[in-house]
Amino acid sequence: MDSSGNEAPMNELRSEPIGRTALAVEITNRLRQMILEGLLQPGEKINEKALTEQFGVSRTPLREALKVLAAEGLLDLIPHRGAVITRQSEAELAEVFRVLAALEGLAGELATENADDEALDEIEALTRDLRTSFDKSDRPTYFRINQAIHKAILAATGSDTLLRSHELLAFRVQRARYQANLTSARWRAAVEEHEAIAAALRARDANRAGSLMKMHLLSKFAAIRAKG
Amino acid sequence: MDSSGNEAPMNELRSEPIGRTALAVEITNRLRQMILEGLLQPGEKINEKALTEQFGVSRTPLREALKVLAAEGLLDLIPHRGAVITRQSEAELAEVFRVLAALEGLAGELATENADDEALDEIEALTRDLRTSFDKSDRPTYFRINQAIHKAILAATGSDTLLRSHELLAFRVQRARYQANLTSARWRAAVEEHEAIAAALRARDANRAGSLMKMHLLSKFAAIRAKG
DNA sequence: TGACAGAATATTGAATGCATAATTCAATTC
DNA sequence: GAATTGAATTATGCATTCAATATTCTGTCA
Repeated sequence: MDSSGNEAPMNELRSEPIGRTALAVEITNRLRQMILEGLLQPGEKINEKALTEQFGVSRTPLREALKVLAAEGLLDLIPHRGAVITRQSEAELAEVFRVLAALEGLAGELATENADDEALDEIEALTRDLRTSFDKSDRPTYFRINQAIHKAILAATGSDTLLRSHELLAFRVQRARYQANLTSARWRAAVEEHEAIAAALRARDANRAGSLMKMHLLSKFAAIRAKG
Repeated sequence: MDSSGNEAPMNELRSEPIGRTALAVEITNRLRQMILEGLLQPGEKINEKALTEQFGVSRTPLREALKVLAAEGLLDLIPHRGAVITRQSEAELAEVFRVLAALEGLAGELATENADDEALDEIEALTRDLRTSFDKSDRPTYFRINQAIHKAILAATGSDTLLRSHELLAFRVQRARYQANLTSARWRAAVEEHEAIAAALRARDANRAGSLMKMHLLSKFAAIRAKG
């Protein structure tokens, strides 16, 4: 600790040690989770007082959290009226998916450029797990692994900017995705698409990886839409 | 509740009538503008007290504004240390441009699908104005029209989601773009690219419009990078 | 002189209080 | 009985206050 008299490296963005994250941040995360899980329904009005009592905090950090979530597009802040969980029309959902597809396409390209071999190994391993969960018809596990793969590919791009942009939109469709149950045919297709993506990444074929990922997402949307 | 008596149309997201925008929103906009214009330099620490005095408001709405700008990625909030204008490395700038290019590509595609003829008329008119400002070497006007064209194309896509995602990233590169002065050669090329884009839109050639827009942005970045 | 410890100061985080706008609801009128 | 008005209630916007953490300053000691 004492050697080397130079200025200590001083990580500038350290997250707080333990259990001492700012209240506003904590509230933001919990509220976001509640929205994503559907505990707070679209169109529902948020009562500040009720939430402060539920969380055991004052209105100040809660209101800061609301501002953040509004910036993320998860709720609307109406002057002197309060916060309302954004409701998404079919058309808006289509918009989000279209943009998301473009971002996933880019993710495919960037991942082929920037992923190191270990990252590809992990993606392939996850893809195999995905196949296994499909074979077992284990939907919850499939869902979890599916998310993990997408996350791994995003991470493999090395682009924090892309990760963040993607995340913001992914939040908004996650609610819709929760309720959508795949048909068996679509499910099988999805697994095969994932395997093709993993292969394209391994082959470092940027165009192919990109277009496969883009199409994968659009197919996903088509499947959801079919359910109405 | 729903179909009975004539439920009044009730615009739900009307912007406030006159001069009654929330303080926090006002502050958010002014701060964002200050950051974009370089009045607040990257790496600079924000002193809450100083700003409250400058704006003549209390810390509460200011802090709410900071939360929003942090969510937008324009500044970092460090626990117990305050807000710092994000500084962008060359690498991060490259990341943003890459994502932005993908979004502009999508914008080109969607605009060919969704733009009505009047929108195309306006884009063409702006493109002619752009040429004029180039002929006159009127950089400020060129800049303004350039922005207007991009905005018009984004608007023509009809996708609010795309507009917003684009805007968020555009904010972040705007600072860098401010200082970059085009070379004459690059300037001429940019005008020609714009004319090609307008033509592709008119021809309703989605692929062409998309790839032209994507490449236009990447060229722009290459030009900025060349300046280093 | 330089490094360290501890006090003094400044700054941020969160809670409370106050003013104003919105909503509710009962009384009044047609 | 329905619609309307206005008082009472509630909720939101903002300022202020209190508490906790970080930074600066100062004096001491090696």
